[in-house]
Amino acid sequence: MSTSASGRPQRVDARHNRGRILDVAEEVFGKGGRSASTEEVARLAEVGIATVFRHFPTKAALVEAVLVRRFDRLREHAEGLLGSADAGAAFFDFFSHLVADAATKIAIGEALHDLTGDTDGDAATASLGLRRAFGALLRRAQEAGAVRDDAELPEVYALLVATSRAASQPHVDAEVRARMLAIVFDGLAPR
Amino acid sequence: MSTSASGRPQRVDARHNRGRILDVAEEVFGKGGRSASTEEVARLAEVGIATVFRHFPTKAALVEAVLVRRFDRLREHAEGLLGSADAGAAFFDFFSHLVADAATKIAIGEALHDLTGDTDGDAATASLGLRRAFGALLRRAQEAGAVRDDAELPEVYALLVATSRAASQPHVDAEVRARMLAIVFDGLAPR
DNA sequence: GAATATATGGAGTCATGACTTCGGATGTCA
DNA sequence: TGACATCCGAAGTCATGACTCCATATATTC
Repeated sequence: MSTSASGRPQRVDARHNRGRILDVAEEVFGKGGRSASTEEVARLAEVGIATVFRHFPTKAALVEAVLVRRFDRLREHAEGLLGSADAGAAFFDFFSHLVADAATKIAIGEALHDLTGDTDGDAATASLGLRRAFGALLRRAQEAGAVRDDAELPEVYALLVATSRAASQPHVDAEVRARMLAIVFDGLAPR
Repeated sequence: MSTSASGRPQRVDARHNRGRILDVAEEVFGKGGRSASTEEVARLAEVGIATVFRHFPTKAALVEAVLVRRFDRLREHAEGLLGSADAGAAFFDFFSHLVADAATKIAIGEALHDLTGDTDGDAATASLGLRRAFGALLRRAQEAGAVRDDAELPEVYALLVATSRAASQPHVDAEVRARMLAIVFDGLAPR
């Protein structure tokens, strides 16, 4: 990724621009969803449109790169929590964190929604990795008696995706989001 | 609506086409979301594209007409349940019904998401009417002791929208949906 | 600091989809 | 059944946004 196909190292300005484009794209797609235009990304990154397409051959590839980075970070976060002492808190904290995160990242919610079940592409792979890590958190919380035993990953993950998307509704503020999560968490408590 | 602006009654072929276009549009936008093309609506309705635009001046107007009709039906359904004896069952049945309904109507879920909070436009008005009727169902269920008292409409409605959208995920089948709802409903039960 | 491969940006092209125009068809009413 | 307003579909126009070309600029190497 840091060297061109010919084996020679990428020029520093090129590497710098690539990172900048990724950062801006995360911001732009986070705010406007996938339908935000590539031109806006270029404008805010202060590069020409051609530069964007040189680094990412298609818009889909750019979106995918953004999602992979974000999913990987979330997965790392989840995996980090696997070592924590309180398995219940780890599970619920991560759930809350992801929902709050998605609240400002429309594209993430969209992608979680659309990609779940897909198997092709790097973003789908990263999404699956996140789902697996979340599944491990869930299992540990269940073994610790913090989450009901009869809840299985598909429905819990569906709830995670659902509440994430709901959180990006314009008028769902932090308070409503917290109360919504409180209801879901009560539903996940052991019977 | 059944007469033209000049006061003369609409020709029967025109009225017939209008209804047919609405039906097909509900199907097409339900399946593909708002981004489905007007041309496909025309093709499946077996009319020319111009006919669609004659009846609905813009694509947005067509989508709005579809949504108004659907929201109104849902609201009527909710209002009908206000008379039922079991207030708890009425609330949960309507919740389940709307989620199952949205599972096959992507545009409905999108609209519920986007319109909530809006105040302009007929679809927003219809959406608000649905929300009000749902609020009445909720209050009655709370008074009957079937739903926890501290749950307020904003978060419960957000949950309704959230689970509706989740239900339209490709791999969320009826079983997963039912288990997801079971968790939410347990969370809504009195403490 | 000169040579050269690499990177850049702005002006294109092209496809898509919303919307319009207009000659012809059809329901309606006397 | 004839006159006519209304309605129709096919072939347009136009704007948007993804993607490309090429002359210029800059990093890197010796």
